[in-house]
Amino acid sequence: MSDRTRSPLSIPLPRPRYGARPTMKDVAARAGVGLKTVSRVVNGEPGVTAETEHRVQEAITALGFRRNDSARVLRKGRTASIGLVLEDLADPFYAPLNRAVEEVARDHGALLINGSSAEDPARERELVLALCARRVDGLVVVPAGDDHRYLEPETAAGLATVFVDRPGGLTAADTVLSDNFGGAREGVAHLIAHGHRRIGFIGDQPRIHTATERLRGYRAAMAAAGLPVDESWVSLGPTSPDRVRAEAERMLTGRPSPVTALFTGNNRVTATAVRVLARFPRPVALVGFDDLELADLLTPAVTVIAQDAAQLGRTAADLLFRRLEGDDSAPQRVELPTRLIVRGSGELRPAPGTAL
Amino acid sequence: MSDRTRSPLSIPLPRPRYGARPTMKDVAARAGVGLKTVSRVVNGEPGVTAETEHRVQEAITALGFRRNDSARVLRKGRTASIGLVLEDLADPFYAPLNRAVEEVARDHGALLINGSSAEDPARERELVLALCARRVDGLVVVPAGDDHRYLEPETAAGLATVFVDRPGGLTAADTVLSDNFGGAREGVAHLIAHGHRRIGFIGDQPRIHTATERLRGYRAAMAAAGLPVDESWVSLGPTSPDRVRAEAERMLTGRPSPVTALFTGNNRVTATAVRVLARFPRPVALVGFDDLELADLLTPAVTVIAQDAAQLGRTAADLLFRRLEGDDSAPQRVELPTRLIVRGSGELRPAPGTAL
DNA sequence: CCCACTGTTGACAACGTTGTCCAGGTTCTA
DNA sequence: TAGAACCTGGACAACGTTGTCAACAGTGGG
Repeated sequence: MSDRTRSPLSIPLPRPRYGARPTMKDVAARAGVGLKTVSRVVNGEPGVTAETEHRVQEAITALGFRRNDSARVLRKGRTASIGLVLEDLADPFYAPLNRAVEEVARDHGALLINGSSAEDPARERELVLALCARRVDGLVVVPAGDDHRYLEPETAAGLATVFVDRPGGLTAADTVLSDNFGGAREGVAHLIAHGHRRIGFIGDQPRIHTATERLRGYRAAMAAAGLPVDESWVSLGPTSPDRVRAEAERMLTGRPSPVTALFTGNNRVTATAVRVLARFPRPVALVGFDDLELADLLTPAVTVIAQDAAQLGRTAADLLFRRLEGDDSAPQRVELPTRLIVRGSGELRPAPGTAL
Repeated sequence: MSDRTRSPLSIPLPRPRYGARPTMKDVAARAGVGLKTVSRVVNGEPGVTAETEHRVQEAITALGFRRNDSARVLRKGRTASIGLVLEDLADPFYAPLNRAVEEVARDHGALLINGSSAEDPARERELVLALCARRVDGLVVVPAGDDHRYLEPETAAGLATVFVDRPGGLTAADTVLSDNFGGAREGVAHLIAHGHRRIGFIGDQPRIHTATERLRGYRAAMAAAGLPVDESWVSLGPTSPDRVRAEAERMLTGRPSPVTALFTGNNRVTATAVRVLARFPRPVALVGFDDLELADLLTPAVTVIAQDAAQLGRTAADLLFRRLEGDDSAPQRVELPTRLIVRGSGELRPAPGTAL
């Protein structure tokens, strides 16, 4: 039939109504006032005498009434909730981003609905559309795909969208990125400055914008130093430990020109590379994109290009709420700087023979 | 022009209605059919001819219609969303739990709304009640406080609640815990088996259930070995690096009986302790509760009592959905086993003088 | 030809809330 | 004392969807 996305509510569930919830009508009846008066009390609107308010409050607590925000949302048109779609909630890089967005949402009295796309564009789409159906006021998205035309009806209807970490496929949306190109270039330049000439690059899949940007930074740094790049030193692909391990070992043992240093394209790759290097007979310098917890305590300590994931999230969410508050200036593209954190790897244990 | 702005939900926000969203009514008008027919098509209900369905589908895509789930929720009484409240979304221990709950929710066609309580009972309550107002179908809570009577009206109305990681203050709710007592006892026993007699315990604040359970495990292991516990070896309190550092240093240098080993009560404490020990002149054994990423690569590698955070989340969410599907058996209390992961610390570098 | 039946379709009420508007009553002003 | 201005409170109609039920056309049997 059609490619109708699976609708959450279409899952058949029994509806055990232990007891119907009290509504404003019930409260009104018990307090002996009109419906609207209850509404006024609940919302702290003026125009209710202290005595009436007291009666209503009493009825509310007696009945255990709690306003039904679904009805409220329907009536008001705003949900006071925003959506966040990212790759993996559990990834140490995205978790702080998630938290930062939540914090900003909280400051604005909004709730956060979120989900993981698992780097699958179809799943991203499904999630985003589910959020749209819930009529979230705004959306922060770490895009998995690059075609977001399906969002156009939504944005036309007033949905605010901010892409973060990677650009999305909607020119009309704000975007918050790290300086992936510059960061990678700086990291590779750091290795070059310490005498390395043959440097391997292991990154994420080429369809991911950050992966290609970082690779671009790697090439720029090499070119700036006048160093040739053997294509066997470059590998983009899935970040599964198996692949990364294989690629790292291949580059480290490659004939005729094994690399003396590695630049790793994100936190997962770096973690695997550290494991490989820990058992490797020859010292190899390593600089990684993304900081790791306890990276300072590893042997050797890992030099990294750190992104501020929380700041990415905060900036994106701030931007989103500014839009929700009415800012309709041209879409922005914010680029946050990265920071080189030198921790010894690269200079404490540089490859002994710096030649070639 | 007059209806350009509308009032907000909780905070005053202008409401720029770029264009009103099309509703089923609009779709029906365009397709030249009745409202209910559109509803049928949208929900895949039977009883619509292929020809009519086609006309409706066409109108839907032409108008960019998307069903408003708020209205649907109001009508149906179920939101197909669940809430998750935990301490900190960004904590490496809770992030996988979050992800696991999301995954289960997704399998059940539900969305996940979540928030961090920041270990503040008032904030937890605020969050939980906001979720109740949204009429989430169920709630997974890592309790910050121990009084959850405020939830009683909700559970009476059919809200399913599962506490995870720590027991909550509602006897009627399911609870999923790790074997904190047994895990800590095993970890401390491991240290004792390697000759340690003076072992320090640094844990989280005493009002947190897991902290006291783990301390109980520590005492049990010491008692089982017939070892006395000097109260200067025990410290419960905030897990801020400053405090942990100070306590660790105090125990390590204490007169007349410095500890030769430390048992740390959770991942944050362990991380700080590792930093302290890395600079400490004397080798000190360390076993920590909770695994750390890259813990195997630290020097010395850290032996841990690992909890499966994802499994905690999965179990809790499974339990929740079983309740939502009608299971009304007696509340369960599930206790998941922990796993001792021996990584060298404790035996590779035992305190040299094992005496006293 | 009528009747019962099936299959398709739409009119209408409800879900629980808030915005609009108007009815009373009270107090202040002229 | 009339009139205006204000305060309090309630009736009612939306918001967009789905459940109920009835209308209607077409079909086959008697």
